[in-house]
Formats: sequence, C-alpha cells, structure tokens
Amino acid sequence: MVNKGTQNHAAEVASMQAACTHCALGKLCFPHAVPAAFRTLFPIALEKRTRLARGEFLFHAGDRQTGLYAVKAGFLKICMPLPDGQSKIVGFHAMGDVLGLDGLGSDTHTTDAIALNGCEVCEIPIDKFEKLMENPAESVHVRRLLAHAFARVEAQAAAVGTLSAKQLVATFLLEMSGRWEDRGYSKNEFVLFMSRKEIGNFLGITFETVSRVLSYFHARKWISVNGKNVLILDMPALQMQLALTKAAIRRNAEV
Amino acid sequence: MVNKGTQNHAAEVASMQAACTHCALGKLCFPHAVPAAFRTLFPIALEKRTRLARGEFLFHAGDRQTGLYAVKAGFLKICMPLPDGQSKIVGFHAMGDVLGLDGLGSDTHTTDAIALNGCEVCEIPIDKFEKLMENPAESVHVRRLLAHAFARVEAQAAAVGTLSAKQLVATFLLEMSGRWEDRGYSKNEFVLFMSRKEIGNFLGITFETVSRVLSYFHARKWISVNGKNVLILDMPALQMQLALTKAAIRRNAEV
DNA sequence: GCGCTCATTTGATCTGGGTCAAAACTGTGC
DNA sequence: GCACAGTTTTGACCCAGATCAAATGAGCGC
Repeated sequence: MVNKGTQNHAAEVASMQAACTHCALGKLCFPHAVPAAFRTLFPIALEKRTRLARGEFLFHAGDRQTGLYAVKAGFLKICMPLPDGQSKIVGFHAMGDVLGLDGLGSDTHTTDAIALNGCEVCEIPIDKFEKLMENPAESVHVRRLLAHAFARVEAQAAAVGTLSAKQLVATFLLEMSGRWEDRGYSKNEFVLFMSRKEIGNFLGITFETVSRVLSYFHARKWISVNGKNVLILDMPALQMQLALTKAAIRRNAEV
Repeated sequence: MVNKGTQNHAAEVASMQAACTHCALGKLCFPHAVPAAFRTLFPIALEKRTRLARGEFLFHAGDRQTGLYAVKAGFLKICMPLPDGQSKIVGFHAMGDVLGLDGLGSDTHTTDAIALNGCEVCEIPIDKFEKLMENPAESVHVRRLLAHAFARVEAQAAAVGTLSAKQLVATFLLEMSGRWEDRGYSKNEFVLFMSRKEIGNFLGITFETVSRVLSYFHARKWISVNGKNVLILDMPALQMQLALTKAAIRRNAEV
C-alpha cells in the first residue's frame, strides 16, 4: 500500500479539513444522504491521502482491514480472486465512491482494489472509523451505505447470468452514462476508463464479444465508439435492448 | 403478509423470550459472532412470529420495510424482479438466516421473499430495530451481518458469469452441503428444498441443464441423486471441478 | 521517426448449453 | 385406485458466443 504524505502530518490534516469541508465532491463523497455532521467529522478522522499509480493496489484480498477509503480522483477496479488463481472484476469505482466496505464483516478484505490510472484516495483509519460509529447518526449513515452496496451488487448478480451479451454491454454503457451524469458530466459523451478485456472480465464475456457488440451498436448508429471514447446517439434504443430477458431465464422464471 | 398470533400479545412475547433465550437455533440465529447481549435483547424486540404457507410472500419488492426477519423454520427464496416482469432468484434461505437487510438502504425492499414450504419467521419491527441500533454493540453486530451479506453476494456474482454449468452445479451442491453442516446436519446427505427450475433460475442456466449435470455427476458416482434427495459420494471430485475457471474469463483475466 | 508491445477489430470455425419434444415419474385430490 | 398437473429426465438439433487466427491501430521508450 502506498502511503505518502505522513511526514507533515498536522499540516496535512488541517489542510484536508479545509479541503473536504469545501470539497468539490460535496455530497458525492459518501454520496447517499450525507448528514452535515458527517462531512464535518469525517475530515478530522482522515489521516492520509494516498496516491496510487496505474496498477498499484490500494488493498489486497486477505489483507487485514486498516481503513475505509473514498476515491478523490482517478479510477479503480475491485477484483475477486477465484479458486484457480485468476480473478474476476466485480466493480469499477470513481470519484466519490467508498471502498473497503467488504472488510467490515471479517476485518479482512475479500477483494483486491487496483488503480486503473493515477488515483488519489482518502483514508479513514479503522480505529477512527469505529470511534465515529459510536455516534448513532454516523452509524445509520454507514448502515445505509452498506445496504445500498448490498442491493447494488445483488442487482448486478441478477443481471449477469441472466442477460445476453448485447444486453450486458447495453446495461454497462447505460450504467457508465448514469455515473457520469451523477457526477455532473455529460451522460451522452464519456471515456471508458477500462480496457475491453476488463469490461469482458466484468461482464463475464470475452473481449472479442465486447468489441463485436460495440461495433454492432456503432453500425446501428446507437452509439459512436472510437477507442475508449463513447458517444451515445440513441439512448432509447439501448434501453430497449433490456426489455427482453434471455429466454433461458424466462422459462425458468415461471416458477 | 401473514400476521398470526397478535391476539394474545403479552403472553406471546413472554413465551418468545423464553423460547429464543433457550432457542435451539442458538448461535445460528443472526449467526455471526452474536454477542450474548444481542440474544437477550432481541427477543424483547420481537413482536410477531409469522407463519407462511408455500408460495406466500414474506415481503414484496417495493414494499416499505416494516421489519427484519429471522427464519425459524422452513425455506424461502429471495427474488429480484427484472425489467421485463420476470424475476431472478438471488438467494435461498433457511433456519437461522436473516432476511430483509436489503431494505435498510432505502427503507424499501428491493426483492421479494417467498416461502418454498411452510415457514416460521420471527420479526423485529423496524422501529424497535432502530432503537436497538442506538446501542453501539448491536450496531456493530448488524454492520457485520450486512458486510457479510455483501461479501457473500459479491462472491456469488463473481461465480455466476464465470463458471461453466458443471462448475455452477458443483458449487451449488457444495454450498448446500456446507449449509447443512453449519446447522449440524450431515454434509453428505441432504434434501434440496427447491425445484430444478429454481436451481436453474438461481444459477442462470436452464433446468434441463441442471438435470443433465446432476445425471452426469450421478453417472460418475460423485453423487447419488433421487429426486430432491442428494447423497454426496465424492466431495473431492466435486471440488476438483472448481479448479479450472471457464477459459473465457481466464483469457480476460490476464489484465 | 522507428521498433516494440499491447489493445482492438474483424473473420472463420467450433461447441456448450439453449431449445424443442417426448416420455417417465411424482404428488395430490377425488 | 385413477386422473390430472406439475416435475424431471433424456434425446435430437441449433445458435450465441467462445475459440482461433490474422490484420490493424495506438501508445511509448529510445
């Protein structure tokens, strides 16, 4: 784990309090219904701001949990190690997302968090976090964060293994679009911050299929793709893709 | 929602306190590291014990959350509604499992919970629950429950969409085996409490494929299947199935 | 710019598992 | 017991997406 900037500690914390209180992330950092109290308390508890280079790990699966993290800038992927030594990407995270919640169950991270590019990440050490949790208001807040994360992953699990390749890619594009929109950027034009291989790994299909589906959407003029740059031209057409569930599941669903 | 036995309320609560304090479920109810305090507090907060017949809903997706539930007896499935009106099973639950955590994020259930057979379920009303959460010890406990649920679903999401049909069914059998073992029953001989269709829906494959894979395992004498009765004859052979990840993902994994 | 590596696209073929069909089995009500 | 509906098994065939292959493009160090 990288750990820069603990040299000038007091100054750092002071500047961070200022930085976070007026932070551009605002409600995005710990995004759901942040109580004002939280935003004032949280920066005090923060001790480190970490920088990661592309490919660096924020934490490893199996690491003892030392803190919770909020992404300040850059992108990370969350990878679940598989029994055979490979790993599966279970999520992508950007500015404003909270990482490390998976460790709260067992004090040990169950996933790797890896920077996709240069990242800046705020950390709240676990002991400070636990102190914060003695305050019922903060505790409710984190409980909601966890429950949201849980519901989101459950929905993701339902989608994978149910949808066809076209539907998966369409869902993925719409999801990315929504995320950019949430962060105040265009929902129609954005940059994919991960490779086709990583998309394929995440969606459970090959990168060739990802590429083919993108080309297919492009040919229909639903999107325009140029490398990692995506322009969404016909959002409704993409949404329409989701209307029909893979027949296999449809048949099993009549339970 | 069924709601029996509120007539003789005081007596019920009293008997329940006795019942839960000495409950046969013991550590199984809210299973992870239950603090003793919890077990004594929880029954007081419990107000209802609900009985469900096969096919009845404990709660519906979209329902406002009124409580949390612990399964006392019987089996339930958790279903996620899909955009096209079908639904996907995202989990099966038995004695000792806690249901309804998904609602804590938004006060609204995101899934249906449906009884697979006659069930008995304990309920803790949400207001009592929130009162309980003012106690930091209880709040830590629930945070751990949530984080565990999160990590479990994340692992499930990684498996589906990564594994082949044989691996999925093998994983499923091993998972069931482990659950029965946790509850003090044989890990080698148990009854599947759901239909092939439900297994298929859960794993994202057709029920025909589920049936074929079970026959395949049976033919190899790794298991013996007779309807819903399963006898595991060669656990290592099943575990070996998991050693190799579906090549598609293996290739994407070299990221 | 050049050479190298890695990412992406596209084409050609193959296959696991989906689809369709039918028979056997199981349970339940009468 | 018998009739009926639902479940499970098994077989035959087919297709979406995996696999294999090859060409093109993009990024980067020198």
